Amino acid sequence: MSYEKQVNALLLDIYDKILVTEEKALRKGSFKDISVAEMHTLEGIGLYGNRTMSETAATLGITTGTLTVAIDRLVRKGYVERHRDQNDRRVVRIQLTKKGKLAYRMHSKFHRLLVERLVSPLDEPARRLLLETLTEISGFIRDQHARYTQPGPSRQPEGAAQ
Amino acid sequence: MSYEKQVNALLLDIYDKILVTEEKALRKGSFKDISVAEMHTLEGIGLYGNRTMSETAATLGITTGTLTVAIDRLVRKGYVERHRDQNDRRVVRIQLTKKGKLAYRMHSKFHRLLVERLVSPLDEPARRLLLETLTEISGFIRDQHARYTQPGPSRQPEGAAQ
DNA sequence: AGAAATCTTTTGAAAGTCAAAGAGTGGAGG
DNA sequence: CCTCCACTCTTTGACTTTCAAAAGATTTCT
Repeated sequence: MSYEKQVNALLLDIYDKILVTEEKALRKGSFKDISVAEMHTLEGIGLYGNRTMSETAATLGITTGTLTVAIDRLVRKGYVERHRDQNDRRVVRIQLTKKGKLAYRMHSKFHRLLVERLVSPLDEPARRLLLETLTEISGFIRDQHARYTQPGPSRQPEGAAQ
Repeated sequence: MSYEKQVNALLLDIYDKILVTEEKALRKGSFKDISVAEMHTLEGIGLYGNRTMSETAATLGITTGTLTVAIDRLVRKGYVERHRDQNDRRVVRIQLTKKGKLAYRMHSKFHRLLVERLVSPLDEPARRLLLETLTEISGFIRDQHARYTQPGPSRQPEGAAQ
C-alpha cells in the first residue's frame, strides 16, 4: 500500500472513531442528557458568555433558527439561561448556568486528558513534528475550507472533475 | 499556551472544518445530490460489493433500520442496486451501480489528492515519523473507543468525574 | 409617524438516527 | 410435513439537527 493510502486510511480510522467515542463518553459521564452537538453549543457560548444569539450562531457556523431550537432544549435541561438585553430589546443574551459551566469544565478536562495521554508517549522530536504537521494540516484545511466555502466564479474543484 | 492545549486547539480546528469542507466540495462537484453521510454509505458498500445489509450496517456502525432508509434513498437516486439473495431469500445484497462506482472513485481521488498535497512537503524522516505517530494515535483512539463503547462494569471515565 | 433595518422565533421540510414491532424465510425436531 | 424458533430485513414512531423562509418584535432613520 502506498504511503499516501496508509496515511489516508489512518486519518479516516481516527476520524471515524473519535466522534463515536466522544458521544459514548458523554453518555457514560455525569451529564448523560447532552449530546456532542449540545456540548459544542455550550462551548460556543463559552464560560464568560452573555453573548447574543447571532454572535453565537456565527461562531458555531449555524443559522440563528437552528440555534434557537438548540437553546430551547438546553434551557429546558437547565444548562443555559436566556435574557433579553435591556438596552436593545430585540437582542437575546445567553449564558451558561452553573450546571452548564460544570458540564463545560468537565468536558474540557476530558479533552485535556485525552490529549495528554495521546502525546505523553511521544519523545521531543515526535512532539515537534506532530505540532508542525497539525499546524500544516490546519492551514491546509483552512485553505480548502475557503476554497470550497466561498461563493464565487465556479472554482475548479481539483480532483473532483470527471 | 501549553503543548497539550496547542495540540487540542489544532485538532478541534481541523475537526471542525473538515466535515463542512467535504460537504461543500461534494455539493460543488459532479455528484451534487449526495451528502457526506451518503458517500460514507457508498464507501461502506465498497466497489466490489454484493454485501448484505447486516454486514454493511455493521461496517458503518449503524443499525440495519437506518441503513434500509439510506439505501432506499440511494437506490432512488441511482447509486445502489438491491438484489434478493437467491440462496437465502431473507438476505438482501447491495452493490454500487456504475454511477455509484463513479462517485466512489471520484471521492477517493479527492481524498488522495488531499493527502498528497498534505504530505508532499515532508521529507523522508518526517514522513516516517508522521506514519508512526498516526499509527500510534489510531491505536490510542481504538483503545478509547473500546473503553467507552464496551458495555460492562461501569468503567470509570477518567477525567469525567466531578 | 412611517418605513426600513435588525434580531429572534416560528414553521415546514429534510436527513439521519434508534428501538421496537412486523413480515417473510429458513431450519430443526417432532 | 408441520410447527415453532431464529434470522434478515423493513416499517413505524420518535427524536435531533439542520436550513430557508416567513413572521414577530424592536430600533433606527427619514
